[in-house]
Amino acid sequence: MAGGISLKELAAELKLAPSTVSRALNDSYEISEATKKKVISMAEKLNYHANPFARSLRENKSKTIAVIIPERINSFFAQVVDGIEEIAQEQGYHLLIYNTHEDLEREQKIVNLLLNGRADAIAMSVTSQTSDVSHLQKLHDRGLPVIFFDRIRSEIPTTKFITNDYESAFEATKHLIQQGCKNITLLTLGKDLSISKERQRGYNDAIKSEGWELDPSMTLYCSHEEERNVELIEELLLSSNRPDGILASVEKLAFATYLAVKRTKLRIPSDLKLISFSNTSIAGILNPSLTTITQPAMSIGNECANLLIKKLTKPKQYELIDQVITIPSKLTIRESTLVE
Amino acid sequence: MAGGISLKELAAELKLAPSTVSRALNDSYEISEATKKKVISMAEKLNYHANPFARSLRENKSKTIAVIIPERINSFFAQVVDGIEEIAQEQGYHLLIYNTHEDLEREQKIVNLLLNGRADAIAMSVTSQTSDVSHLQKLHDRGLPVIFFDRIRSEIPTTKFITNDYESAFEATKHLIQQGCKNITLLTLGKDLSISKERQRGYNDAIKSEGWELDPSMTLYCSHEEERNVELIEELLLSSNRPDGILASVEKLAFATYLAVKRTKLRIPSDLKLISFSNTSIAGILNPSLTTITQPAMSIGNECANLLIKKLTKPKQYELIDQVITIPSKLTIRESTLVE
DNA sequence: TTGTATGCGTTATCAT
DNA sequence: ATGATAACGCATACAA
Repeated sequence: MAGGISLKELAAELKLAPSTVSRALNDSYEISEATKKKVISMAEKLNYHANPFARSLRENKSKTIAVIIPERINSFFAQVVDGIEEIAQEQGYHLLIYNTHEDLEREQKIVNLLLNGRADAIAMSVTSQTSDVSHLQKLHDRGLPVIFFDRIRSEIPTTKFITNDYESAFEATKHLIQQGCKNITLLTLGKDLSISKERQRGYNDAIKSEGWELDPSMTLYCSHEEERNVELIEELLLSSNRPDGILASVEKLAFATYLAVKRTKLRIPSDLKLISFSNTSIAGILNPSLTTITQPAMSIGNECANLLIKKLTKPKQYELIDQVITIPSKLTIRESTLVE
Repeated sequence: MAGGISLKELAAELKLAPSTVSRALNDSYEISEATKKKVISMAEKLNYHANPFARSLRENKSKTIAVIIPERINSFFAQVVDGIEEIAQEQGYHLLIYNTHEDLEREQKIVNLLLNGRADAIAMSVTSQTSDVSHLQKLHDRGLPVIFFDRIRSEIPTTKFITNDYESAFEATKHLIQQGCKNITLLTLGKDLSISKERQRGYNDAIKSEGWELDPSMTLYCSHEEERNVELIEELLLSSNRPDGILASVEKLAFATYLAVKRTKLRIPSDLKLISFSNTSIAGILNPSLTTITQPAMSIGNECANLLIKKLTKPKQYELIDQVITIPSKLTIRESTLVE
């Protein structure tokens, strides 16, 4: 459709062989400075742009990174994508985006699609439904560089970037305890996700470290539907054994909690203290402002892109070794956990 | 890197000619059902995936749409991208993302990059710095389908999707007036942006429709730096002629207003009523909850993708005619404009 | 219905 | 320092 001019046409215009022009444009040492100058200026004049597909076909690489995320772009994934995009653009890489919508089948389809080489590398965060990992295994077996972030699968021996979910959840729970909470509920999404497990473990250990008994009914499994979650939480808040502290393992559950609280007579933080994993920039203008554990989303994105590009550029020097790299989250205390 | 098997190898395995295999996989009418079945099953067995670059080179199309956005992915652009992604994935298209970071030079660079045919079509929202549109003109001249959304440039004769900025700003201002505001300030970003102009016009006309005098000092030009904006707004709120109503033309200026108000003794909505263009899902849990004009971001994304894909699929039937398509925004009244 | 040959636009190998 | 030629993997015009 676009149809600029080709290398051959440019060469004809210059009365040079295509190979010479190619070398000149690629700044080969075999070409004289004089012709290089001529070629480059003519290329600019005629607005020549190398056909990326011919080049990709020839060189067997695309200068493209694919990012697969599991849900609608929320503040966390938006920041990760921004972080990846920043580095990619800087390094002349292109960015493909795919959304699995928490659907394993879509994830498999997309992963299979990428097996054809459209992208040189992949950064992904898996679906909460991802039980079977054979599609991911295949990706890795084929030698396509893959990195996981946030929602990782340890079965695949590659580098993964996460935040310190365990420690953060531990710290968050301890913070609630320090602020006087005696009865803390964890709001979480699933049991399968790596991050859920780690956050649950952090919560569990914090409770146990007080010598308290761990009550399984104090972990509330929520869904992906907001209204349903609000109902669940409201029910929880109206129950006889209602919590005086809540740790929301993802942002949207904190928002659901605000909505649920609105439906009751309870007040944050006097009746209920709330802390949440969250990347929203407006935690500070919620009322009361929300104490958060902020994941270093932008940094995670940056690191993913940096490592992948290094691996692509210098495959011998950089290996995607099987390790989990942890970038710490940051606890920001605000009004929602204040002692009044 | 990835290196699956090629068509030729697949053909060899099947003891068929590559062309036959190609046709079978493309479901050509010339091929018998029997061989089609054989070919397809073998292709699956050997995990054959057509090389996208060879195909793109041959067919001169990439099944790829590029999206260019001007800033970090915020709730509006996230929703637009989600909307585009949804349709693209459904139709087997790939999505490239580029961020110009409000920088004209980057915009030019990216646009020039896309001149080489890497994407079949482009959906974009321009930079607030975009004064010179020659790079956009070139894109269009080359016949590359381009659509603008939200931040459009009317100089380029193509289809643009926006929301009813003028009417919404008018309605929003009228709403403030109905709620008793006598002194309304418009917070805006620039004077160059299409959307800013329209929203300003809507505000102006609403003020004038009351028979009031239009006071230029009641329009506050903000920056892209949050802290600076908070200071500007705080100053405004402490001035002798402070407003009793604010219309924020973009979300982040509403957030800045919340922060500025926090620093004063004023209260929303009793001392100051606030309404904002915004796509945040949490307008309802701000305190007080925020009256918003919600842009149909997801729909805008859907429409962009749909039209582009139609144009690509049936170029004769669908033209990107020079028109502006308006999808209305929705006013949702919440506490921040309540009469107490 | 299937096979053969060509070309898409590059880059790399081998000449000159 | 430059030119001729082949090859990347695919789809298609042409041949059988």
